[in-house]
Amino acid sequence: MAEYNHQIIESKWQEYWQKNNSYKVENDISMPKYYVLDMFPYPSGAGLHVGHPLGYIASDIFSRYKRLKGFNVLHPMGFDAFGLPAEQYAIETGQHPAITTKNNIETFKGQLAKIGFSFDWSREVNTSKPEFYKWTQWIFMQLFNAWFDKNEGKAKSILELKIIFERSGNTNITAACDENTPLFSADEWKVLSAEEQEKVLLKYRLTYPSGALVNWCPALGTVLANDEIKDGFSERGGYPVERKKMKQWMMRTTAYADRLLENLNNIDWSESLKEMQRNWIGKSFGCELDFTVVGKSITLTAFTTRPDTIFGVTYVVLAPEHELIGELVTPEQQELVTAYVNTTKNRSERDRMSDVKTVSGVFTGSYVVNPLSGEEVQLWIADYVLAGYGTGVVMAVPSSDDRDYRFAQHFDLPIRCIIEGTESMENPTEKKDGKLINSDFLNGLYGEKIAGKGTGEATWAAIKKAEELGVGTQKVNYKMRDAVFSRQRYWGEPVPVYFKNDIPYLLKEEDLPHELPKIDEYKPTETGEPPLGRAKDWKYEGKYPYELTTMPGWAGSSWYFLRYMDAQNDKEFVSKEAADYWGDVDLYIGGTEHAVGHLLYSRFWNNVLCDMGFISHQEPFKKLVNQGMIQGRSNFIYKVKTENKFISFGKKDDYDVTEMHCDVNLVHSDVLDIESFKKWRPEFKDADFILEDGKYICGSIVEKMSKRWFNVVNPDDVIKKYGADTLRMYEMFLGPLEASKPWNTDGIEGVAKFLRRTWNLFFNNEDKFVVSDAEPTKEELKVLHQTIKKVAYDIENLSFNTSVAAFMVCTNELYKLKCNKKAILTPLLIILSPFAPHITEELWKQLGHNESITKATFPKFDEAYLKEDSVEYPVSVNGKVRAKMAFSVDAPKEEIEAAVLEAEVVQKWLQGKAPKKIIVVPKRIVNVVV
RNA sequence: GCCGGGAUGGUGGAAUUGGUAGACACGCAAGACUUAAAAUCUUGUGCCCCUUGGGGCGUGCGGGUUCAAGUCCCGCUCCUGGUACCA
Repeated sequence: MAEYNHQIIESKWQEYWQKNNSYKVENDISMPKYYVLDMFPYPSGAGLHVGHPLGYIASDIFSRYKRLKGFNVLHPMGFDAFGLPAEQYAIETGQHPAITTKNNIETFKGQLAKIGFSFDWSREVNTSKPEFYKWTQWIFMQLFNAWFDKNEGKAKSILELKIIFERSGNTNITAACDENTPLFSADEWKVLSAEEQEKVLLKYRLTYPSGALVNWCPALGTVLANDEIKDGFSERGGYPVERKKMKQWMMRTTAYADRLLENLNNIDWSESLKEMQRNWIGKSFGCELDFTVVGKSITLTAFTTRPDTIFGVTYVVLAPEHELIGELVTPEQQELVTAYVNTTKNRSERDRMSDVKTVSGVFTGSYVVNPLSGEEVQLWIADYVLAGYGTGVVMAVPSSDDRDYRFAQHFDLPIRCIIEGTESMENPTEKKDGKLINSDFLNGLYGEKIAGKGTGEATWAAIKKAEELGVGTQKVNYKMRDAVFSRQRYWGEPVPVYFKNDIPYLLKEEDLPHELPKIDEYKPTETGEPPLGRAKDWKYEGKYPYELTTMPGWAGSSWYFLRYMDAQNDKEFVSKEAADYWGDVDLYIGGTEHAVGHLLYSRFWNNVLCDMGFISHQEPFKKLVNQGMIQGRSNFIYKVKTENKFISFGKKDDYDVTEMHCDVNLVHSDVLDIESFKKWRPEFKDADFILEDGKYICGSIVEKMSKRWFNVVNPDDVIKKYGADTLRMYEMFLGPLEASKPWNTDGIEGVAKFLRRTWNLFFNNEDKFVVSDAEPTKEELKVLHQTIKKVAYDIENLSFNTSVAAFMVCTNELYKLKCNKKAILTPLLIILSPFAPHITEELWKQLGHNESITKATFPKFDEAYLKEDSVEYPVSVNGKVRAKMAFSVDAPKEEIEAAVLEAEVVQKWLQGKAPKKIIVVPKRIVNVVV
């Protein structure tokens, strides 16, 4: 019997595709390009579960569709292979992470192959291979050799900067650089020694070493970026993180803050994702104001977004970490302050965060002068002021800021209302904008945040005055900090740098790749150096020490998408021609977990590489779609506490039971397969069951897919039972790509049935492959063209669930019409092939085609077939449909109106009266208004 | 707290952007085939009233605009994602 046997078909075509390199892509500039990219996976030991391929299936369908539409489609896959799990495993077992990684990649590739993806494996990348990380190191060198010219808003070569320094010092440039860079003239520059010059240049380079405060995770033995920390714990592993001052490589991401923000307006990403990046960059406009300390020659500069509220300032607050605290505390307050600062220091990041409602602080004993009013106010220390944002000094306006208000109330500090109408209010901070009062020269002006909808007239007036008096300057502030680029780990790209007299120098380009040395153990050294400190005979020219940290996980992933364009090139990271041809990624599909990390850093690198002329697009990802998470659906069984007896869901309340997770693979539609269950664990072999309606019903819950909850579904099992084509279509049919949904196989039979029907369209009752050469009827052509139209429209809009539905309608129609005509089935197979490549390839072959269906052309849709002779109009009276009447397609409006008025049903509702209005809408509706 | 996204049958979800709500699928029910079951096929399936013909009500809740509202406007409720002493 010629039954649809997915196992035979799928292995046959997978082999064929591999043998014939069916999906190899050339950089063929004569063809229009289309670049479809998936976020490449970290090859974990656990392999794929059904959630992983969701985005890959979508991108694969889209790629196959674009190919049929005549595009040269780049659709590559690779592995983000540096990472913690392989290293942790190495620490425990001594096995080199490269081996673990290689094995895991094998598993992944095997699983991916079974789903029938059209990846061009000849372009595979692996970030942990020297051939790849050679170029990651090379890009690091370009960053080291670049500085950012703020005037022109772009990165330039450091050689150019040297020439400028020699000619005119640094007084005429505006560059992104270390805040404490002093001004110098050309003469002053020239007298500096080469080493001193190097030190100055480090303040300008786009990557530089710094002794900044970092997030140190003792358990992992490494530093972490802000986005690798959640609530004071490491994202991986959940270990506590503390602040520590360490020498680190940094990326001068802040130089690009404005560009990264601005460019968001030009790319097609979801609003929520752009918003996350905007918040992360956190641009705010305001000014810095100088508060001089009474009796001391110290000036404290505070950043504020509301300089218009300056006359409401009743005290000033310092962060507990502020450097000048020592000089600012009066002797009588010393003890209290020391105690307070120590308590804050000992509080973990997490405590400080979970405890935002508690007000704490201490008076320094000093007073500062309000620069615009001349008033003397108290200077306090409080941990609600963060050292890392702004200047670490806040001018407190308790009448219009909630935290300042709480603080002032708690410590009984004065509160002065400066917004009209707030004097009589219980809590003046409830009205933050309005006409200013008690504010000297600002009285009567409208006070508001300048980023708001108004003009910010009061803000501008206050800034102007402060600038005139020389006590303040307009200032833009960012939340975003420069990114920490060092990790004290082994399994990452070595930084291609050596040190001479503590000054970093790049290795020579020809020494790349700067390979990871062999080491005996993957742990830090006894002296606390990173694992690379264990490497023997690893010194630059036998003299100078190498940098011992490695690059973070996001280094390789910040540019891998460029490597795919020219993956085999051993002369360049990507040739200019390949980069120009493939340009940017047209469609990028991946999870939302990389919203700020990977997606921000890759934008940064890409922008820099563009400025330096290596590539031609500032932004790497034109359109980005976040696929939803596939959650697990766990099942529960209910065991009687004292017996080996299980109670069905509906009866469990009558017994004293314990809820237990049960392997979802033993449950179908919440009904437990008791025989399989007994075999699951030896202790259940003789268990008793209390059933309902003869079945054991399980409870269920939606939660993360995890081995722990026995709710992991392996795609291999689904493929074995139903086939890859069914899995592909079912994952798409489950719902919109962007929605999160629980995995649930309840509906998979429907999709499987659909593919069997498709198969059966080509086989007659005797199971013989039969297609007819007869001319298709009008009706059949209509079904076909409806499907072409709908499916093409839906794929373009990434609405895969509705396109699957369109196929089902089509197949059902053709089935009813008993249509086996070649003229209909041939185009149908082509439009179906992106979804179900194996079965369509097989049937295509049966139809007698020599070339693979992937080389076919997507059929053209012809509106003419959809035109109808007559149109059925619903006729409604006062909005309610009362009748349906058919008219010829080109019937004039008047004719329709007249016929409707004569119709009995309508007359009944009109009761002889004339209608007020008749509306005939071309979209097929007639509404009579009484 | 702030910023996104959302709420439609027993279930997952459609609705060409203001034009016959519930496509498609699951589930359920009835029937055909079968000794029986599975598979397959056919039919029905938003809720309520009615013997039928038919009628009424329906897209989280309350208002509004419109000949016409799931869709637009105003005011709530609940869910979900992100984010947070950011001055």
